[in-house]
Amino acid sequence: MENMGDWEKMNLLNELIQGKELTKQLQDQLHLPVSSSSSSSSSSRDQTHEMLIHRILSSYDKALSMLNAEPPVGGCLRRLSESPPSLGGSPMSGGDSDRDLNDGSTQRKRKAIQRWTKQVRVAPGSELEGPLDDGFSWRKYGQKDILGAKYPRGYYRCSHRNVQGCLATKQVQRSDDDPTVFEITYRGRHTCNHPPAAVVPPFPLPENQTGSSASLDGPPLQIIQPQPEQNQTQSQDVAFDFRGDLAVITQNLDSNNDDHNQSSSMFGFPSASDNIFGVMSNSSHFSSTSHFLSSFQAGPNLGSTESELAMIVSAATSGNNSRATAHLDSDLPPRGMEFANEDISFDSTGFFP
DNA sequence: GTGATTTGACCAGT
DNA sequence: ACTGGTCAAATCAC
Repeated sequence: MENMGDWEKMNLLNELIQGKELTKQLQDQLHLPVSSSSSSSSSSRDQTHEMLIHRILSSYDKALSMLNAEPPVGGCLRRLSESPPSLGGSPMSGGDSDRDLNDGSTQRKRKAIQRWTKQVRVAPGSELEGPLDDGFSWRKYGQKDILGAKYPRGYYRCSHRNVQGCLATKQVQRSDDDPTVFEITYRGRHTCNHPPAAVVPPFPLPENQTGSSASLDGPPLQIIQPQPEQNQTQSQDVAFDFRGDLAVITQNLDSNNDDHNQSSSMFGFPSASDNIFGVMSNSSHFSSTSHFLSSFQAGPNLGSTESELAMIVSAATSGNNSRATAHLDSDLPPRGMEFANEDISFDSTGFFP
């Protein structure tokens, strides 16, 4: 992403600006006269909404200013040496998982697919080859010994591939050095309508972003993550930490930008009841290509508008070295949602090569 | 019986 | 030629 071209930069700027505008529109919407029935409680909610929107807007401002001040930012953000070798043509080079994507026939060119990796540590005593449940339903379709690797790599695809044509796949490889560590490489995005039961973001979070997750029934997981850049905001390190016993870090992604519009990805919160999950907004308002605006929603059982708006975390990015940060002080977590951290931050950095 | 996993073979990219 | 990724028949588990 270092070499973000002017065109990409412009796109990013546009997206940021658009995101900001949309947030303002949302602000206007929320300021619509409140019905008389809702009184004090709603006004306190209004305040919360106001505060959230302010934060979102300020994040956009921040991102925009960072982008304007750009070149320097670039150098520091990237790296993540442990990211899967991607662009340069590495082992995983072409990845694809989608031979059939091209209708299985003539179009052989492997389409570069966005890919991101995280490392998950399982508790030493826990079952080997644990499910590493990330909330999605995966079906194993292959396993292969990899040259130079002690352990075979497992290949999984979304169980809903056949039914819904979901092309998401992942590869799971145990680390040679530390058998309790699994490197999971996600490829493609989920297009299925099955909300995850747990938290791993099945969409590429920008590099350096960290997060935490819970597996519903697996062993405690902890994700290992390359150290964040020094100059980053305090929010960098922990994006979501809903349960103390595990953490998941999405490490990197190789994105190919033909896949910007990952508007419908979903990710969930650790919730045994599966009631709570986050949804990458798929609305036309939020689906602009280069940024994503994710809204965490209360699940089906918690469907009040207020809860749905409890969190809107916006990370404008995709462009390159720029970063957008959205903090969220969860004054009003959706009902049923428990936060280990009061201050949840979502920090994203650009992720174009 | 149905669906998931295993595993050897095949294919594409380098 | 070699390696990673996928296919698909055989096998396993529920």
